[in-house]
Amino acid sequence: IDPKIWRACAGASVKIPALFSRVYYYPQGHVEHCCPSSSAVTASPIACVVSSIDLLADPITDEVFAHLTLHPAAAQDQFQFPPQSRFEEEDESEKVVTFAKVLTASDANNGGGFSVPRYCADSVFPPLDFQADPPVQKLFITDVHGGVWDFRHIYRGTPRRHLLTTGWSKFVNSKKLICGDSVVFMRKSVHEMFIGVRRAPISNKSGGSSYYGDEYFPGG
Amino acid sequence: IDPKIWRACAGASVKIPALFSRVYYYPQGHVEHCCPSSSAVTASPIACVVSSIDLLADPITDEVFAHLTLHPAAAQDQFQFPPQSRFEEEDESEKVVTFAKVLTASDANNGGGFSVPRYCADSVFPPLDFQADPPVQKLFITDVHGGVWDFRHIYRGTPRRHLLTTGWSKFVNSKKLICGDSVVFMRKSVHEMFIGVRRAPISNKSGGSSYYGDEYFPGG
DNA sequence: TTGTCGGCCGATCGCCGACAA
DNA sequence: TTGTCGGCGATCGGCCGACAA
Repeated sequence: IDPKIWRACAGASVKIPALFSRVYYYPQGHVEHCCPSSSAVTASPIACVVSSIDLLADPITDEVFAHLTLHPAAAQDQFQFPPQSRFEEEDESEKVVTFAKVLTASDANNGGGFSVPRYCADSVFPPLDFQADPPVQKLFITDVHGGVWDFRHIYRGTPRRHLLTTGWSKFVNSKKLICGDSVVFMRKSVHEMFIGVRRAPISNKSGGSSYYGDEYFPGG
Repeated sequence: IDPKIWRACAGASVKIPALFSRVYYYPQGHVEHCCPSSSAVTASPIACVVSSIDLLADPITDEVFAHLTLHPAAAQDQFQFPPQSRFEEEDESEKVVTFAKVLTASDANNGGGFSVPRYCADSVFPPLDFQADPPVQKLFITDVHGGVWDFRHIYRGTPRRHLLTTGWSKFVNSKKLICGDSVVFMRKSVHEMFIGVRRAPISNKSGGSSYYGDEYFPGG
């Protein structure tokens, strides 16, 4: 997966260590994650070096995740840093414009439509021809596996609003999205669009509304 | 799985060796099965004894298969036959009445119905009340995993014929049955019914019609 | 006896503007 | 600006007898 697309799918709050950086591995956390019911096992954190990073996506759920390989390394150990080893974060050559939205009940359940927040339509989607009545276009958007989805993007209603209609329902059903999950729209270059998903945290009955970076959570 | 149900699903042409019987294992056949493209590897057949037999069904496809454990045994080896070790074939206490039909295009594709051959309705299904108009009943039938399916069985049309209507389409879609696959109806005791499936041999464009045991192949 | 077809009716899908938060 | 709703037209699923092989 393109690292920029991976990062956009993961969201701004997800940080992964740089390649060849030093980290501590906490066996305790690992054990608790695997078998939370087991009795307390105390173990010391282990100093490690990140020797490889793979940015991947689950073939079923589309969720992105990182696979890190850690090697134990005592603090005084010498370690060879290959040149250009830093995980390239900041080449400004080609910015990825991103917008994420948590699906409402209407987005996920009803009539097969998706309400497109204005910022997303203005900044991520290609511009519509507003002379047309109604303004409408087809969007061809690539998912994390390289699959292409097409959506009908229309600007209609009174008052006017942006919607995805035809194609949206198929996407929701195929990805098994439910209310509370998120979709991430990305534009990498002119007319290169990508779509990712994030699953809702289990049983998170959220209320309220807030922004976090490019994220938008509707509801109050 | 009940051995009788397993046998009925497998069909009369499927023979498996008795428990603790002597068989020959042909490594050559195994190799060819696993990697048909590999160059010829010649190996001698190995005298074996069947030390265990498991009758199983694939959790996805519903197809039944047998899992045999073989132990090498030279011809002169003594071998202990436990009493009652023969795979019980012929206890006549409770016969399983069986009928298998290869699905036609109409059974698999159209309008959600299944044409029930007369013999199947007469001998396998519970009798209808022919005073009613039209004669109709609900059938609750168990698959190889213990799942229960209900079908509407009706006797209607001119001329009269037996059909499965409501519930049939759901079954076909759930089991992903296509034209050429088979269904097997079984009645074990009064009102204990079972249903199994057999997948069509790959790319077998069959024509003609024939009987084989309780099997019925429509088509001329 | 039973495989296929067209008719037809009801359920569902999904696009729409109205309206209000 | 945008989430939800009711309306409603198009499509689809699926039950039916007609008919013929």
